[in-house]
Amino acid sequence: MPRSGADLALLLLGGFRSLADAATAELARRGYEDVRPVHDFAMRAITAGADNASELGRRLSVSKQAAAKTIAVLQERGYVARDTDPLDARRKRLQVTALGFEVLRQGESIFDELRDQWERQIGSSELASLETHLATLVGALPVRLDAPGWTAHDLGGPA
Amino acid sequence: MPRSGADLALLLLGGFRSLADAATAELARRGYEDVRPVHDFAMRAITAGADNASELGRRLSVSKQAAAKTIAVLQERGYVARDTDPLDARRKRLQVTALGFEVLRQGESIFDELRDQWERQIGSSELASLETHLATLVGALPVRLDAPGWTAHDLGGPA
DNA sequence: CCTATTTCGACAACCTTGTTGTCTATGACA
DNA sequence: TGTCATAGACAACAAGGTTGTCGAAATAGG
Repeated sequence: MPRSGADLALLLLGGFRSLADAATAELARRGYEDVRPVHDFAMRAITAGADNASELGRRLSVSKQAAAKTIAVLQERGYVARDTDPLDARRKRLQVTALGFEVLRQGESIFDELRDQWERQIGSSELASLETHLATLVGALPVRLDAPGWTAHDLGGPA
Repeated sequence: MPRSGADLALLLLGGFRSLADAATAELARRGYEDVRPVHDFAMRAITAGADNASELGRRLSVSKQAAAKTIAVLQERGYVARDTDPLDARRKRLQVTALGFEVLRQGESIFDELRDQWERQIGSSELASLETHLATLVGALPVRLDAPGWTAHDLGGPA
């Protein structure tokens, strides 16, 4: 019976990790071994309009240098491509590749499946109400993934 | 209206960060500037019986070396003390100091206050049900704080 | 009783992800 | 045109974690 504030925090963290770890593991099982949540988030942001390193950094609440490092990894693995912006030669326009979209799509379906599992465990309306309440409490915060490691970390759990 | 699995994950993460960041900031405001959630968790584990580095590592699901580093920090700041075990000269027995307990106590009350705030926002029974459902879904996982940075990270937000 | 294995704690080397600071090129604007 | 802001690259460094190795101490077995 968790009723202390600290337990509540741990519960939330546990919930996230439980989903994220399962998703990462499943993604690896499907052949995308080096994809971490942080890569997914970055690609989403790029798709959503953050088409250069500085902007990506702002959206992810990290420095542009950190964003550039992430981009370098994504580019190296073929998930994003870059070319120079014809309108502003300082910029390198980012684009998610077909392979990148494939990862995004798979990730999405994996998360949806996990959510379905939860729905079956506690009931559809209960989960919906949990989400609604949480959304109320959390508000619209700008994700904040300034996590050295963490979301980008490898799993130790079950393959 | 978040209804995708990925949004649910983000919501949980956001909830945790929201609590953890607020607690860290408040702890800093009260004079404990260098305390991070990971330190709190470690002290709790020590109190709960993990009285040596190897054991602490096991409880926190990190290597004993990582645990030793955390202990070194806690010791340096006076939150834990060490002496040699009379029964096993390999061990250094860990003890949370009075100052450490003070931090623990303050942290607890801060988290409880945050939980009270949430309770006022969505209602007591709603929060209780949220916790119960979450506990069902997450189960009794062994915390897992193997987060390079993250819980130990500094805040960028409001002081 | 002596040896073999295990465990503890320490040290070193290294990885990952983040940060700041600096620099050059380019664009925006008065 | 001259000044200022911004993009991206590079370097140096911090925090936290990992593995590998090693000596010392405990424990198990013959």
